[in-house]
Amino acid sequence: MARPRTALLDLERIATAAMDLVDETGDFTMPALAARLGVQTASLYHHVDGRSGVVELLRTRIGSEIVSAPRPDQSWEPALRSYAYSYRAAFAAHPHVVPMLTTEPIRSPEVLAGYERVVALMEKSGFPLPAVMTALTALENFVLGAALDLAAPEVMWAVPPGIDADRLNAALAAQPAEPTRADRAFDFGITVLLRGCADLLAATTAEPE
Amino acid sequence: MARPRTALLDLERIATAAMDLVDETGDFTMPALAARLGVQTASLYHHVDGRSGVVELLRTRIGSEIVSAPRPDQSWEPALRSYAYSYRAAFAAHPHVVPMLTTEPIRSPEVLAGYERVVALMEKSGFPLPAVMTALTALENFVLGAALDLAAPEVMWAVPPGIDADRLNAALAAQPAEPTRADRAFDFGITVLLRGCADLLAATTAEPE
DNA sequence: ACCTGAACACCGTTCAAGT
DNA sequence: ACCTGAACACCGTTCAAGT
Repeated sequence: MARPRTALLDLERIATAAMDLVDETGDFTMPALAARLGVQTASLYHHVDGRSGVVELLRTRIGSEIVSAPRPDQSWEPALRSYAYSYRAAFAAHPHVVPMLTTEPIRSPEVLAGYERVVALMEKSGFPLPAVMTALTALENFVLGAALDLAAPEVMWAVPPGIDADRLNAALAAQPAEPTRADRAFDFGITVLLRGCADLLAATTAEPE
Repeated sequence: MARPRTALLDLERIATAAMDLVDETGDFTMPALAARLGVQTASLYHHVDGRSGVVELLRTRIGSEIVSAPRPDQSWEPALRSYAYSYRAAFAAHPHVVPMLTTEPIRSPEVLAGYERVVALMEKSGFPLPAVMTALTALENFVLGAALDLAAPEVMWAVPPGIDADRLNAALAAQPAEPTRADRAFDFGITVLLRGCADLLAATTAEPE
């Protein structure tokens, strides 16, 4: 049963199984992943560089689900906005993966291509080049932080008993059920950050003329 | 040598050792933590609820380093701003701890007290109560995302060779060395988010009158 | 090249034994 | 109550053996 004619494993299948496992159980181990693929644990090491290699597969898999594709005729604002929303949607579909991806950014070809187009759009619109990375980084940081909020249970925002937090409790109680606190915060943050970018653009195009 | 008259361990010492270990090596294991404290691994379990208990110690330790203390005479804006900056400063001092704290928010008494005062200030200034949590959540998400950016090496933002990302590379090259990309993004994000809060306040106070 | 079975180091956790 | 030593289950990784 060693070395079948057609390989039992490939990166595609490993990535899918790992993603399913994390979605279902919140984490993965190499043995559990192998079991799900009907294979010995050691077999995984013929395809992937250990556990971190599997995490890397998850990273690129999530990256490939970020479908932004800003058309070149689009203006920077809706392009950036839809990019941020699709970014978060990809994370939202797999909340438990997000904490595994926080140490390194997603730098798959698709994501980089998306950035490339966004940068080109911003540049063409008149954004000063040194400011572009500042704005993009702020956006990316916010999206990541907001995505992490999705994984946290809502109950976590409850004030533990015995602590005197009168006004905080009132603010918590005043929240509407729909849309979610996380969703409202995301909408607010994106809107405000994009407005900040627009202000920055307006300030620079007004100055030199 | 079992059960010395004065206890060898206490939560304070465990927390400090764990923090030092993470700061130096980027992670911690129960055996390594015990070794640093000159104690058997099993001894830790008399004080702390396993590994996750140690993480909890790190969480509250970081929380206690968030010195915001907005004075009641302060207005909401500088209060929120200094809160966000001290939040990030606490994270920045221990970059490797941040990824361990992403699954649950910091809810230590000091942090909650800080939130309580901030909420009270915002309420007094006229913020609609249902909007308070939205704004605070957006701020918190951004701060967390920005803190994670501190742990990532700067090189990570380099475009891998073989990928055609002309404009992105130009934007990367156009960045000033100082202040850091992470620092600039944080300043930009906080400024813009606070301005968003101010706009929100202005809109609501203008409406009903 | 790809899968298996066995092996190893290491980690988190438990628990009886000691004071 | 608090520390030790020993033990256990489990995980990540390696490697020779097989096709």
